[in-house]
Amino acid sequence: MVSMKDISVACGVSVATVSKALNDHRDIGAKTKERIRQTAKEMGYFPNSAAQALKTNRTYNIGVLFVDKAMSGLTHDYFSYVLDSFKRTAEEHGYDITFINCSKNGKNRMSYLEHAKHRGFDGVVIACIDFHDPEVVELIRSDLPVVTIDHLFNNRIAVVSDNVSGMRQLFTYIYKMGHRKIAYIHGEDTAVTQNRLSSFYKTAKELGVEIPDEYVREAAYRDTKEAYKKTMELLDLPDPPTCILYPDDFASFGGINAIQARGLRIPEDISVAGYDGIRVARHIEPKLTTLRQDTELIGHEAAKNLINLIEEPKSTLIQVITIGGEVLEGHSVKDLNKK
Amino acid sequence: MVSMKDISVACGVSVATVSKALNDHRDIGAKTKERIRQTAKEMGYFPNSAAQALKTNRTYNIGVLFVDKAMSGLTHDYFSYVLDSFKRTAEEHGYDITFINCSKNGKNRMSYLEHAKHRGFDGVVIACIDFHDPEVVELIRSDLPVVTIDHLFNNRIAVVSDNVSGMRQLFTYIYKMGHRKIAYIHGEDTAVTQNRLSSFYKTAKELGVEIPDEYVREAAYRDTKEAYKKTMELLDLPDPPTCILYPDDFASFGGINAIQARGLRIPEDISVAGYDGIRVARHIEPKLTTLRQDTELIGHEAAKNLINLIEEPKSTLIQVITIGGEVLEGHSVKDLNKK
DNA sequence: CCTAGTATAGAAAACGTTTAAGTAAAAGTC
DNA sequence: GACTTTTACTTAAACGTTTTCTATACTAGG
Repeated sequence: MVSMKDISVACGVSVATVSKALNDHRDIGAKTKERIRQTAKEMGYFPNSAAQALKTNRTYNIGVLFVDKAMSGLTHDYFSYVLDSFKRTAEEHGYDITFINCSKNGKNRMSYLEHAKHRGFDGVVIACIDFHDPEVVELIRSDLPVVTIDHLFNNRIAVVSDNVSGMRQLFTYIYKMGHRKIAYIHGEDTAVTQNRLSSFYKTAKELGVEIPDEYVREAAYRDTKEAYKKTMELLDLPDPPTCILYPDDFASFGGINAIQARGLRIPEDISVAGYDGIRVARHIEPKLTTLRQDTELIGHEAAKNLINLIEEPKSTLIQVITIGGEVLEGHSVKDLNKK
Repeated sequence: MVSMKDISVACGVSVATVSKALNDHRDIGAKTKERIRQTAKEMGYFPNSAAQALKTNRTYNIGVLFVDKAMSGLTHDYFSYVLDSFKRTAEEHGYDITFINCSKNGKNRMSYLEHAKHRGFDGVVIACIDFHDPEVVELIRSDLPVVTIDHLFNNRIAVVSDNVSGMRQLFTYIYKMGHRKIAYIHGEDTAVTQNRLSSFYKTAKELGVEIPDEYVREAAYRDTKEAYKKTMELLDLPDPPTCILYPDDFASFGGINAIQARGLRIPEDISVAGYDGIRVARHIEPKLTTLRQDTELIGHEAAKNLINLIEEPKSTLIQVITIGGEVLEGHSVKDLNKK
């Protein structure tokens, strides 16, 4: 690796001058500056980020903590899209992305926070995680710039998908399609679920739709087996629903299978709706009607706000940024108005 | 951040002693060592990775270059699983994962190699990419430890999914199910495609199956629209195939839609097979018969070999590691033997 | 022509580690 | 007891930057 030393020798100046020239300080003459820059380019110079980090305490590196229950979160459709968008925005601003090591074994295991300090991340983004994990709490409570995704925390910037309005939009759409017997298989008890669930009930009430208790059941997110089972239970009811909502698109596939296994057709005999708007849902039949979450915007806003917080800690608003979604109309919800 | 300096003061020893104690050098007394370690722990010490990197030229950080044509590769089902596995293995060995910035704009844009040198990655893994991109070639040709995934390069370690045997297995399975009129919609011209295609023809010949030219068509990977179109063309042939192979599972959804749009049933009227074995293919009906690539093993082997190459450059074999897959039997290929 | 001001560059310290070389005391050898 | 060896620790330099302070030369004002 060619260093500033090499350039300074080549140009017959001191390393300080080289540093200042490359960083465009104004106490270096225009011609020297140009000469140094030219030779730097010719010699293929690039700054050593470790040295820079050591000296300046800035790494231009952002730590990412994306943990799914099962895996690292990378294989999670929704979050991988959010992360992808986050990454693009961060990179455009000159930041790199490093995963916070979440392997729970290995010698010298560090906590998330320790790891973040060790690497000197300028900031951290957290998503898709058990927010009750003490290590996560420690990280969020730390003095590092933090942005959380889809979870609120005291005094931290959060970017959240608007589950309340999302559910309202979806419910209203289904209502407008003429459905009155609407069931909801919701995910396990998390903030996201609670928001959707309360919005589900609220919207139902507003629209004058009655929801029998047996229409509301719990199943894990992204679990087709459970969704299958709960769907069967719903179909077995004396008065089954005309439309079933699922925790997410992926889970809805389980429901669809259950329905088809019963010999029922979608949407002719029963309607279904997902949540998320993952890519594959648009490419299989029946094309799923679902609430598309704006992963692009969520990732972008998270990155933008985190970088802001890093670079302008004083003037950055600590806020909750709510990102709306939209109903993605597919072919899985029957319009009961037209006969 | 508490530094070695702080510990040295607290313990009344020199920083050198602290460093050696923590790194378990044997010229430090047992009791001092223990005392230093104890206070280090109490004070919440963690080494500054930038300083370590600067001094040792080792970052314990691996650069990842995963680029899909459209996005960053994160949203690519197959590669996100590979990456996830890679990450887990790397983390278990104490390495972190950082993306090589692939934003093509932004000021001070560095090439992939420049970026890798700048960050001081100990090694680099490359996948899912246009291997003709000059920047990629530059990176692969560099003196950095490199492992490529699904692409061969002179004198570099490569982990490749065995497309030749994979296609043979899949073809043979379909043959055994009694099919003789087998069509193949293959992906665009890449090494992967070439391997599969030649294996397709070779196996056909071995088994005495004749493949008319019009049974073989090209469509982009992961493109349901194109797959839809090509499938329609195949269905329109005077003598249509009884089974269609697709470039990948995702593309096969397009084919399935086309077939169902024609009012044909899968597998009763026509059979289809995918390639990859992505998760969702197991969760929708018709459950796809496909060749499952062992993403877990691919990622694991890539990480293992890269780390080996980093840590034991002399004794590491430069080799091509071929990972076999397996036919994942679904319900999309009809058994023509039983009537 | 003297002084003050300005423009340009250099010297040196510092960031937090690691490590080669050095030193002093204790222990072993005959 | 004089020697070497071993043990335990320290000194100091180094990694590649950034930055403060200092120095020199030139310009301008009077």
